[in-house]
Amino acid sequence: MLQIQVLRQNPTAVKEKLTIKNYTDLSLIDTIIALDDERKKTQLEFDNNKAIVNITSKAIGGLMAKGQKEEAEAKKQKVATLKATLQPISEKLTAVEKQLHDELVKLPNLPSDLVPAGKTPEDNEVVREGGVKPTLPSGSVPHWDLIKKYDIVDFETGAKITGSGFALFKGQGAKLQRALIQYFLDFNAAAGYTEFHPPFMVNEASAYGTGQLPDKEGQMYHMQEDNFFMIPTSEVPITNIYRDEIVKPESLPIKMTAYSPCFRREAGSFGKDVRGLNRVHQFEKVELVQLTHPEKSYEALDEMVSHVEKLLQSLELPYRILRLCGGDMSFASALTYDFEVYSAAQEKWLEVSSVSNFETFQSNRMKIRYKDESGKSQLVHTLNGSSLALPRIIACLLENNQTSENINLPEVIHSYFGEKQFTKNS
RNA sequence: GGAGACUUGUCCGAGUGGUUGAAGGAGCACGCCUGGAAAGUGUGUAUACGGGAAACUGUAUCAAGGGUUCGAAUCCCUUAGUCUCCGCCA
Repeated sequence: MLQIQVLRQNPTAVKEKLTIKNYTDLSLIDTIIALDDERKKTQLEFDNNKAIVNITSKAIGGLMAKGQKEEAEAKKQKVATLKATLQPISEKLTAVEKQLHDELVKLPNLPSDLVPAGKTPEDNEVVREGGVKPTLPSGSVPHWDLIKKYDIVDFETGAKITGSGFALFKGQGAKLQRALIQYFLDFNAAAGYTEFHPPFMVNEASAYGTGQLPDKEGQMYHMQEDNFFMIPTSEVPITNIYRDEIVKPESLPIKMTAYSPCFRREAGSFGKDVRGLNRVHQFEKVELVQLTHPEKSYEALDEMVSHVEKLLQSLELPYRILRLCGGDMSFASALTYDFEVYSAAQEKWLEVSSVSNFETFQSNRMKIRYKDESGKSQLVHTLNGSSLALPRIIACLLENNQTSENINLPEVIHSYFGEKQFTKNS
């Protein structure tokens, strides 16, 4: 949620920035400022009236103590009258505050100056590419054929157990996934991220805090009985650890990592893009989250990008880093870098990580603050990124490393997996 | 799931209707004291939103929400959480 002060200070700049993000309902800015004016006016009216009520009530207390009953009764009458006039003002204040809040949460975050204009994924900027695209031997096939050949992921049985889009990992497939998770977590811990294992369901306040509600309600699985949401990413529980907290400035940056399954309804997805492991309703992911001092957040973003890049390099996968254009960025983000790995058999790029700076958009909702030098509380900046999403990494590892006899695995994973390659019938 | 106890500021803890935003202590900050430190001592030490050039000041907040009352941290209701006992259980 944007801070109302930002809108008030420079509405024109806010409108310009929102335009970069392809947000068109610019008149909402004026509406919000008008609502805030109304709020201030109403609050002043309410406060002034309430002050008189409070003073009078205290006076009654004094009169009662002295036994001046009649005077007290007279004042009681006066307060009753005042309260009658206060009632509609109070109701109006509540209504205006709610309306103001409801409108304010509709606004997406402002893009940083680095964000390129653009509407579609084609407008994203390629920052750099790395790794080498492999030349596959003839007879190479996409991962959805490889998983059958090596009997490591079973979608039919997953569909039987739960539904379409739920993968059942098996044997070497299950073990590879576990090995990768372990490796990713160790890699992150070595870079100073504290490991967490969070709850996989969250309450409404947490889902609201990171911006999933009210914007992306349909994306999450909802447990009606308890009003819990299955997490779409561990960013949600992890960032919410610090909801409503004032942290010590010297504790910043706070660096956290967590593995979790991620649950996404992906309503409306279909076709070739969702084949095999490309898009599933439950996938495993290791996440990074940072809370930083506002002046250090872009430094932290660069550090996270470089961290994820090193991780991909260690897996020997061809990758590229994109700076997302305004139109392709998420609602809450100020600047996002996407990482894609090249799937050699599908001959396409697959997104495996998204690293974003949210600035104060999330911390304003969650009220995560620190005290600055003058003792004033300030909002921290929040950032997060995947390191990494498992299914597509596995898809690429399988496809890019296939030979006619087996599938070779990158060296870093050998000790975690216990073998150097996938073999048939083992 | 059943029964009971509880939830106060950074922390501990007082407070059962009337100047209580909240005693007292600890912690922390600054000062005094000291050769330096400890001890001692003085002062200060919540958040949000308003008004004001500022000094300062108004309102709200004692888990959350609602109610009773002229007045609620204190009484009532609902919800959440913590603890104890029972039940169930990996």
